[in-house]
Parts: sequence; C-alpha cells; structure tokens
Amino acid sequence: MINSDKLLEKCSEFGKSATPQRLNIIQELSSQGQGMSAYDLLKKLNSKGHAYNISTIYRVLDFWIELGLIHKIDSNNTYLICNDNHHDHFHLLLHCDKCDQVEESCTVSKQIHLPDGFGFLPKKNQVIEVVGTCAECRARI
Amino acid sequence: MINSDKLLEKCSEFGKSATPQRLNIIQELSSQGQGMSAYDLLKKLNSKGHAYNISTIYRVLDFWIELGLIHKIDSNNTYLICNDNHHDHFHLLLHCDKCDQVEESCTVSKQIHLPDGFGFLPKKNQVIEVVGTCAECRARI
DNA sequence: TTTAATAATGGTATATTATTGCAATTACTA
DNA sequence: TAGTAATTGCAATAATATACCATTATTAAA
Repeated sequence: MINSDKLLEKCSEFGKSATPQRLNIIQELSSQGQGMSAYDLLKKLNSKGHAYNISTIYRVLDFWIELGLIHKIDSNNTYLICNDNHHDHFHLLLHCDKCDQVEESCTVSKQIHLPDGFGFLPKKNQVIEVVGTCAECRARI
Repeated sequence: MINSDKLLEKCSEFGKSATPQRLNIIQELSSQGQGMSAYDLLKKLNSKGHAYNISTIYRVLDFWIELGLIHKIDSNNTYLICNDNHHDHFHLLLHCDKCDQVEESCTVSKQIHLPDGFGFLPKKNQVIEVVGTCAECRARI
C-alpha cells in the first residue's frame, strides 16, 4: 500500500492538487498490487460506492504517470503502481507471460545501460517491459 | 521492400500456406517502411482495389508476428516490418517520440544482455521498445 | 471571507483498436 | 477430383481511449 504522505508530497512538488479522485484511484490501484485496466479500476471503485467516470479514471492515471508513480504496461493495457523511488535509470518490468505477474526490478534496471547507438538519446525514467517466465512459474512447470 | 522469396521460404519452413492476403498485406507494410496501424493497412490496401476485412488484417499480422517478420509496437498500436534476420538476441526498437520514426537496431541489440534477475527467464526474440530522440531530431532541434 | 480565475471532474458521444462465431471459400492431401 | 483442413469473409460486438462542453471544486486575490 502506497504511503499517503508520499502522494501529497508529490502533488505539492509538482504544484498540483491532491483531489479525492486522484488519491482514491491510486490507492485502489496500489492496494491491488498488480496491473489493472482502466475499466477494472472503474468497476472496482464504483462498486465501493464511488461514481467516477471513465474519463476521470484515464485522466487520473495519466496524471500519476506524469508524476512517475504509476506505470502503464503497453502490452496488455494495464496500469501498475510504481514501487521504485529511483529516477536515474530505466524502470524495468519483468512481465511473466505464464502467471501475468509483473515485477519491477530496481536491481536489474541498474545493470542495464543502453548503448548510445545511432546517436539516439533514450528518454529518462521510461518503462521497459521484458516478457518471460518468472522464477515461480519456472519452478512449478 | 521485403524479398518475396524470403516470405515463401518462411511459410514453408513453418508449414503454412503463402496466401495472397498474407503476401499482399506484408508487402504493403514493407513498402511503407514505417509503423502502420491495422486499420491504416486496411484502408491502404482496400483503396488499391482489395476488399479485405479487418479480421483478416489482424489475423495476417499475427501470423507474421509469429513467424518473426513483423513486430508490433505496443506503445502506439502499430505494426512494423522486421529488418533483422538474427534471432539470437532482442529486437531493439528505437522509437523517436519527436518524428515517430522507429529504427530497428541490430547493432545495439547485440550489446544488450539482460541480467538473470530473480531467476526470470526472458523470452527469446522479443521486441524491446526504447523511446527517445533520434539523431536527426536532436540535430534539428 | 467573498469573489474571480483556474483547475479538475462529470456526462455523453464517439473514435480507435481488437476479437468472436459462424458461414463461405480456398488450399492441400490422398 | 473428392474429402478435409486451413483460411478468409462477414457482421456484430467487446475493449480501450479521447473529445467536447457543462458543471463543480480548488486556489489565489481582494
């Protein structure tokens, strides 16, 4: 579960307001601890008594992505809480295609250095998704 | 433009038939030389006199992805011809977010070795997309 | 405080991307 | 060339995402 103070801090750092929608939506995603689609989040929150609109969900997700607290996983259109406070390297997501769990590996990320091929300048703090089989699934199969 | 013999070869290698749809669709994508969405391809082909259905487009794209001749770029739902014949390393796509061009860098790919963190086994021949600014755009700006 | 300005959200329609089930057709094999 | 398997067509619909404008909430200034 993500620390509430951290959220408020981030918001004020960027000069943005910490609205109930922004806090509730990221808290819900955080409490799941795994990737959720925008519509999954909508259903979950509204089943708990909220009445959010899908456009709000997308806007709030984009908001936290901008602030670096949520990652979007492009391969399956899900969103995942970021559990890495570092911002000096890639965010490497190890996505298991057997159990669909995604692990954010700060340790592994730090070991990756993209060569500066063709004068291409990689964007900082971006998410790199690697698909494969996680240790648990390898052991199980 | 992709070599026609290569296509036939690939098909027979996998024991699949090289239907007109399969050949025309990949040839069209290849002739564009840049990422196209499934619906872009549909429009383009049908404007040239074909009458393909969108489901055929998706099925054919999946077919060539399976055979390794097309990559899907998840970040913007486009499909790109694969210009790399190697299969012993990642296919690294350098995606410029200024001009939206995607360069497949075999040279750079070979230099990347994912550490075996957490016992995670990365899938072979997968596409890794790195976003950033290409040399041309860096020079221009 | 009250007010004015700005920012965020709601509501709805619609765009975009993708899949499904089944019928029709095409391609392969014996 | 008939029989079978593979592929494609068709149409509906699911899933994902954005746009526009009205309304509400938040912030800053008076």
